[in-house]
Amino acid sequence: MSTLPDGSWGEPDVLHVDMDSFYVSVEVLRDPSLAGKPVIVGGSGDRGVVASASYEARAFGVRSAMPSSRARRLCPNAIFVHGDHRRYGEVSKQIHEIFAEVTPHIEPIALDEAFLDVSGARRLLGSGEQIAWSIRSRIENRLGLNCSVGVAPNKLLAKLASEAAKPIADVKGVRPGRQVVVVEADQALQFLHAHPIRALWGVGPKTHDRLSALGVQTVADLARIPLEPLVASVGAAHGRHLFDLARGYDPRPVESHREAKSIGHEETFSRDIYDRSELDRISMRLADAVATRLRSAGMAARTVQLKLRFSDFSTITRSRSVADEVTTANAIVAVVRELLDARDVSPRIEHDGVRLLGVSTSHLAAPTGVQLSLDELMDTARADGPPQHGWSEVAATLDEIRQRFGSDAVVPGAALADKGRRDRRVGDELWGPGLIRTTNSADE
DNA sequence: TCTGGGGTCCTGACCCTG
DNA sequence: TCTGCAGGGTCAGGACCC
Repeated sequence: MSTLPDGSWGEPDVLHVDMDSFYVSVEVLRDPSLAGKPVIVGGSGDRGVVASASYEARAFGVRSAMPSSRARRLCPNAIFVHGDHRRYGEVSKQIHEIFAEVTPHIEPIALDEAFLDVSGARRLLGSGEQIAWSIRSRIENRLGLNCSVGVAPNKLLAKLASEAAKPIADVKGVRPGRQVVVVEADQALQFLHAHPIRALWGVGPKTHDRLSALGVQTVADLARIPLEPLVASVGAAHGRHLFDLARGYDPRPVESHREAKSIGHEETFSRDIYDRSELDRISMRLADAVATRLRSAGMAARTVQLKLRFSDFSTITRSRSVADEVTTANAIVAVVRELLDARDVSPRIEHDGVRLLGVSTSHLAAPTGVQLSLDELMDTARADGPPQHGWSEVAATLDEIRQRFGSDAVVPGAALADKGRRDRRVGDELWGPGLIRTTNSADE
């Protein structure tokens, strides 16, 4: 890492590798007839969003996170493809294996991008730029995928550099990008200050509006603003952070090992739900998925959070920390039901209707001991009959069965009663409900 | 224009404790 | 016993990221 303690820059040895329209590119590998066409991976239903768009679709103005309905209006000929998150995960793993040939210092940001610290590899493999071209050609030759790479003295600049390396898609069509962009220390400020503030990590729509009110449009404008008005406008931590970024100061290291702080699932429904019992069944299915992930990560949680989005899109969260750590669906769903029963929540379900329900766990740590849920306490209290099994034990057995026969082999009884969703797995519809499946070989 | 899903981090309010 | 204060934990919500 080459941001020096005094804030100046050293060698460009931080790489930001960003795959070009990753999900779409993986789909094209699977079905080459999609090549060169406007392809959108994402939810095709009324409530879906775009996860990834080919550059041919982007030329029509389609962007990631855009509502699918709008994408379809902008690009009526677009081919919608139901994404396969598992497949993208497998390809991502192969990409990371290529990264690992170069450096052990890899910080994954998403399936399709990562930061690499190559400062230790320079003597063996050459300059940051040479390493960037080498990684790029390895990924292209072995996996048939393209990526853009930014090379700079720190993460902020490397991220902006990879963006500058991307292909360009606009009304004039699609043009190839520079593929690798290097930002040397002596050009860093000039490069940085030419960007709009929206390009900075941490400046979203709200912060943009607040900074605009201060007359700030570019990073150069931001660098002229003293710390105090910045803090007054966007808050202490955020203000300080932006103050530093505007000067190109980014001491964040490339972090190879980051522990998850929360694990959760949420689901948007194709129609609003007013029926509490239906929400109970969905909660059970989500809690089961969350608990399975918790256990496979070897974690237990101390806080359970419920998230509800109502038909008017207003969103509330309610959480509860519990004395005993939770690892099972039953323990999680017990807390979720308490939260759903709350006086300020329950009436809104029937009155407003629920568009989204989420179940999440946090305050994660390695399990400290055997967890006894209420059911288990009752089990152990039963004096007659054969010995009863606790839910922890049941959960462990479920995990084993699922590992051997697949995640659908066993589902909670409550989830089975979840009519219309029996064949639906948590995580299947990451980009919204009501997908139209296309003729995709892997989907058959 | 009508907004997914899985996350992280920050802030402010509130409560408890010393 | 009461009051003020500081610090920490919890909770809810907002903003942001990909």
